[in-house]
Amino acid sequence: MAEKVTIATVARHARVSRQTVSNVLNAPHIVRQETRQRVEDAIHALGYRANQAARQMRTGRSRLIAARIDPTRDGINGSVLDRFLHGLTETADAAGYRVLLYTATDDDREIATYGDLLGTYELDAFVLVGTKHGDPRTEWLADRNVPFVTFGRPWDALDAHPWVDVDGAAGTAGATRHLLDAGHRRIAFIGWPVGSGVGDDRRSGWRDALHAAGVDPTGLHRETEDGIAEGERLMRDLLVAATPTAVVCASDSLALGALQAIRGVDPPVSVIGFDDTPVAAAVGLTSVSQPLGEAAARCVDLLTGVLDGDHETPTPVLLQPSLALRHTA
Amino acid sequence: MAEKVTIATVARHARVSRQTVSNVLNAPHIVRQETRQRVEDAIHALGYRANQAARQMRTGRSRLIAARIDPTRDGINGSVLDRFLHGLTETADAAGYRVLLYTATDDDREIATYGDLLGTYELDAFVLVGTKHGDPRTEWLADRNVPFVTFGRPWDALDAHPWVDVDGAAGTAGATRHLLDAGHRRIAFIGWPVGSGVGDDRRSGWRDALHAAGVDPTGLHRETEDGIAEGERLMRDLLVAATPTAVVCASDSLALGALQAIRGVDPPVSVIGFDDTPVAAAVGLTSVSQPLGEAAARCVDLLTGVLDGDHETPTPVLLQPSLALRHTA
DNA sequence: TCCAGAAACTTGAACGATCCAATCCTGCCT
DNA sequence: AGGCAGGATTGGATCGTTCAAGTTTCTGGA
Repeated sequence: MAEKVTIATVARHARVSRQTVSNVLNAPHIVRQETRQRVEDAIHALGYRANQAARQMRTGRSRLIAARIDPTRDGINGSVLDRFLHGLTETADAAGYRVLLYTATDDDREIATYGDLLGTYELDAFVLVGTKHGDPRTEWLADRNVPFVTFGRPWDALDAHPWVDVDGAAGTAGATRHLLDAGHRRIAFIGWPVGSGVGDDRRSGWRDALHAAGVDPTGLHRETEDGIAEGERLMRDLLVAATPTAVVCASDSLALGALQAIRGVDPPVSVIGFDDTPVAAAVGLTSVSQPLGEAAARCVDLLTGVLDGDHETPTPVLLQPSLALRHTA
Repeated sequence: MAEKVTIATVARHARVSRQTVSNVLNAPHIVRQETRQRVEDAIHALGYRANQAARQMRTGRSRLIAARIDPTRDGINGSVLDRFLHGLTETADAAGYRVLLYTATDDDREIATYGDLLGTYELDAFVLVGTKHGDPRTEWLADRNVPFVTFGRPWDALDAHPWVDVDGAAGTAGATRHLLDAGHRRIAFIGWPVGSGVGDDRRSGWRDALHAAGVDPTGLHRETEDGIAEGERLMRDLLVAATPTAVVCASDSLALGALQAIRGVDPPVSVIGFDDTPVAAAVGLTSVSQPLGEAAARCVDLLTGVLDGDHETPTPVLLQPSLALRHTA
């Protein structure tokens, strides 16, 4: 078993004091070039790595970021989180942070977990995926001055915390324009019940795009909980009640249901989903694609900004989605 | 800003020494009942939480487990990892451990990351998902006596490390028997190239089930890299060359391709996939389902066994998959 | 009543880093 | 040569916990 390499070992090896080694690591500019080189050589030769626990004890910073991993809900949109987490881990790593996972079944438990993570692990920050109206979690964190970013804008606009989001309205608007350009006029929308921030946002893009083109959207939209079966049901309803020639959906799940409903219908009805999930790619569904890797990267940017003592409130980031064209539209 | 609550605060409050508080936390049985109660009350009243960094410094244990999060490869099988990670986080949490994520693009970098994580964060253990013949990662970890578990058995059988796996052969055998029971005799198999442990395992289940039923599998199998397009290509080939009435696939990706190849074929060809991914559920594909939550739980069990000083090599765990019946078979 | 031995509890040291304040150089000016 | 400013370097204290080695209190048997 090799001797443990500490900052003192490096100091002895480089014939300097512990503090100088520490300075080389944390404030290289105040160390003379020659000394710095000698210390860096020693660090390299000995394979020294700063012990995070000891550092944390002095500084109170853990260089750890927490993110929640959900049970895959409907199984389709789960992969969005998957891709986001991957991007988060990668970017955080590059910035010198690590990602810690946690789970929670409801808001109360999640908040209890915050307390635990902050108390025992001294987490530096949280990344929350998804926010809702009157989210108690953001309030709790903000009250305690815990740094955090949300992937998903704050729908209440009460408190301004750093956030990154993808412009859902722009996504559905783009999808709708794509259909308009293809000559469609009766373009329907299947979305989520009014009151969900994300759902309302996505619906507004569709509506605005139609208005801008001088098309009346009346009677062409339906709302429901997310799910394949629901998508199928509402699409069947739309087919008889409104005879659309195309439909934009708030999720790939709904779009997949719609696809099943239009099987065999002639002329074929165009379908566009949202999220560009693996399922969409698999079945050839055109879908609005979110730049998840970039979203994760911007989350880390915002956090490091806050953590590294940037006192001004960082500017929120709104990213533009793109349309992944496949054969359903 | 409230005063920081340390073990000393609790000690003062309960009129005992620091060490006694520590004992209540780590070795309750050596503290008198009455004293213990007093300390526990103080802990509760003050909202004390043990500082992990300080504890780690003394004990060298971080109560952190590392798991790798991959970029979603083909986009379909990614959700397997997703579900596994969720289970891992949940079970680890219950056992008092937290899950730390890392990424790596190749084996060398991954091993470098091990060094980094061990050196700076003093990780307690690693969970590796997927193993291959001559895996350099398991060798590296084993050489350094780093505790780890693999989800996926060691295919070389050289070194015995703790592992959890799902019996792939049993899965494909079950799928094959299901088809045999339905009256099929010409049951094909589309799998991965010979040499991949997982692929060979899954193929053997199909072959053995056919043999057991007295059916000759000659000419009924094909091998390729994973992917929807490949599945479709090989299925077309099988249709003309071997006229199967059913096919078992090594993955949902391949099965999805096969589904596309048989569209319109009459009488319909039955298809069974592997992994029970969201895509399978979405398109109604019958698929072999792995108990991922349980697999994750058993991984944690094995690890805590090793970490909590259980010196005997733990018994590997082989879990049985089930068949998620849908309308393709 | 006394004492040995066990049980319960306490004190000082240590883990490995950073912070703080003091000291040592070094070059420059007089 | 001496003084001085300023940067470079150093030693001691400290973070919150557990370990090791005491010290006190309790228990029961002679």
